[in-house]
Amino acid sequence: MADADVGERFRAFLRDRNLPVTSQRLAIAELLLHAPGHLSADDVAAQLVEKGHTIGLATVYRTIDLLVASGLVLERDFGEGFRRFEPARDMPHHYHLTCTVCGAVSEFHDDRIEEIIRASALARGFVAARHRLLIGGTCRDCRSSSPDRRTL
Amino acid sequence: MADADVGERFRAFLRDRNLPVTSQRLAIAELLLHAPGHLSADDVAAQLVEKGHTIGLATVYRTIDLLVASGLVLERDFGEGFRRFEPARDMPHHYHLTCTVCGAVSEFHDDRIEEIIRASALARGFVAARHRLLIGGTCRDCRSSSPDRRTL
DNA sequence: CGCCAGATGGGGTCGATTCTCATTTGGAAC
DNA sequence: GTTCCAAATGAGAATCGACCCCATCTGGCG
Repeated sequence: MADADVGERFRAFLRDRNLPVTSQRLAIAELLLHAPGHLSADDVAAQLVEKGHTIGLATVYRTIDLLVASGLVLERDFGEGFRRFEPARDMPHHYHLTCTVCGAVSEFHDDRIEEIIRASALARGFVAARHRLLIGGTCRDCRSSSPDRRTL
Repeated sequence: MADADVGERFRAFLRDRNLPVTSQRLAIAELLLHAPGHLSADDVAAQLVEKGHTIGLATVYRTIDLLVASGLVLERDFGEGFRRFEPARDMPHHYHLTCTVCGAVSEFHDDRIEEIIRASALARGFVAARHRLLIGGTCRDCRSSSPDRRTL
C-alpha cells in the first residue's frame, strides 16, 4: 500500500546517506507524510505530544529538513511568518487558492498556467526552475452568504 | 509632479482617518514612496539614520502599516524570513523573477498570465481578488558563466 | 557485547516584529 | 498664542519562529 511505501522511501533515503534510522525520525516522517493538510513545525510537534512522544523541537526541524531534502515533503510559505510543510503528492506543481473570508485552502494544477509562466520567463532571459503561485479570493460558499467583505 | 503627488496622497489618507501628520510619518513616506527597489523595514530605518533622522524602529513598522493600508505601498515576501516593501506603481500587478544565482530581482507584467489565472480560479468557484507569482530560475548572465549551479 | 559517529533535546541565541508605557506632540478649541 | 487631550513616539522588553550548542544517548557495524 501507499502508506508503507512512503515510509519505506524515507528509510531508503536514510540508508542511501548512511544516516541512522531513529524512532524519532520515523515518528515524524510517519506523521508528516500522511498529514492531510499543511502543517507547521509546531503542528508537528504538538501532534507528536498528543500521540505520547516526547521529541525536541530541534529534532522536529532537523527531520523536516531531511524530509524536504529527500523530496518527500514540500516546504510552503503562505506569508504567515512561518513555514508549513506538506507531503509531496503525485501532483508535480500545484497552486494554492486561499479564501480570504473563511481561510479555506484548496489546491489545483493547471498545465496551461505552468507552460505560460515558463514561456514568459524565458522571453525575459530566465530559465524558470521553480515558481510559486498564490491566489487570494472568495470561494463560492462565502460569496453566496457573505456578511462582511474583507477588502484584503 | 508625481513626487509631490504621492506625498499628498498619503497626507490625504491621514486626514481622512483623522490621524496626525507627524514629521516621522512624512519622512518615512517620503523615503519609501520614492524608493527604487524593495526595501525591508531595516533598510528604511538605516536610510533614515543616514539622512540624520532618529526614528524608532517601532515607528517605522507602524508607519509602514499605514502606507500599506493606504494602498500606496505594497508588501512583498520573497521567502527571506522578513518582509520587503515597495511603492505601488501604475503597474497593477507585476510578477517577480528572481535569479537564484546572483539574486537579481526583475519585474514584469503579462496580461495573458493574469487572465488565465483569473479564469482558472473562477473555474474552481473562486473569484480571485489578488494573486502573487514568484518565479525562481537563472538569468541569462548567470547561465552563460555559471561556476556553480544551486539546486534551489 | 562494545564502540563511536552521529542523533537527540533542553536551553540558549538570533532576528524580525510587536507590545509596553512614560513622555512628547499634532492640531483643534478657546 | 496658549491650553489641552487623544494619539504618536521611542527605548526597551516581550514574543515567536527558527536554529545552534553541547552534554548525553543510541543505532548499527564489527
